[in-house]
Amino acid sequence: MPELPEVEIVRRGLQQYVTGRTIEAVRVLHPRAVRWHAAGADDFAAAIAGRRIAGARRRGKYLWLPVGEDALLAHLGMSGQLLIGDPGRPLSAHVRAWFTFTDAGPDLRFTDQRTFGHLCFVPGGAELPGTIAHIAPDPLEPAFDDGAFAAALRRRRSGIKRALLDQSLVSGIGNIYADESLWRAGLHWARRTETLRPAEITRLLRAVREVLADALVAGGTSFDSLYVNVNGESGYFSRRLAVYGRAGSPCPRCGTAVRRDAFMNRSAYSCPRCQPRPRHGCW
DNA sequence: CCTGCCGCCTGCGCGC
DNA sequence: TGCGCGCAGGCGGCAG
Repeated sequence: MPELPEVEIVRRGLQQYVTGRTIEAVRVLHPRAVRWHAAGADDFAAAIAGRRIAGARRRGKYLWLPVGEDALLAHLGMSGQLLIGDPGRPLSAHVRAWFTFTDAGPDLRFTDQRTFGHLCFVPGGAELPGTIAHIAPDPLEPAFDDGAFAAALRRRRSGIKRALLDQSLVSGIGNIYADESLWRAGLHWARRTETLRPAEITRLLRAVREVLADALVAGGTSFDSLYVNVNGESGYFSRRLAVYGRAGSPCPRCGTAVRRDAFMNRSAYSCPRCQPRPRHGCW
């Protein structure tokens, strides 16, 4: 469940259900799930067994469970789920790693259809795993520096949507929330970053924060059963999307038909009237 | 350095 | 009905 609101919902679920519990064992059911762990699946399992989970933390779309000084790091990729449930329930086809606990209570299953997600063990990573040190703070946390972000944007020479998706610049935003934020701010996805005026950047940051916060309150965005919390439940924000996935439908602000453009082998949705295309591709 | 493009995967819905 | 294609909430690595 890719973007910040969905990952944060999962983090809260983990915090509630696994904090203070001790992992008995992890069974790695697909080697790709631990491909970042250079020493292999057996070594990963040995490092995790017997460790007590101190909580659940997040940076951008990455999650980690501190265990002593170390961390169990997770990324959900495009289709990953972390599901808590009765250990006796059937093992579904896409479970990639299966954690059981010493208290014999609810287990934890990393489930991932497309296997873009992964888990790894990071020694000394409890505070912030070194492997994700390049990920910027997200716009909802106090550590996010608006001024530094604005300066970085104006130094950069690319389209604004590309920049919003760059997790080393600002984290937590993916394809859905980039489009929704740009729509709220009235900015076209191809607008050049170096031409953005300070007031436009301020407007964009406000839009990003509103969209992420609203989605969080709604429990995240789900179009299907792939994007669920640790109990397998879907959020409701898809009902409130203004442009994402709504090509041909009326813009909620002006009624103009939403358009879809090809963008980075994917899509960019926008309102042709509220978000006019920059002239000469640069303004 | 920086920016943009490609590949990694599975499954679904669509048109032929 | 079957098959191929395009598409899907992501990221790292690499070429230019």
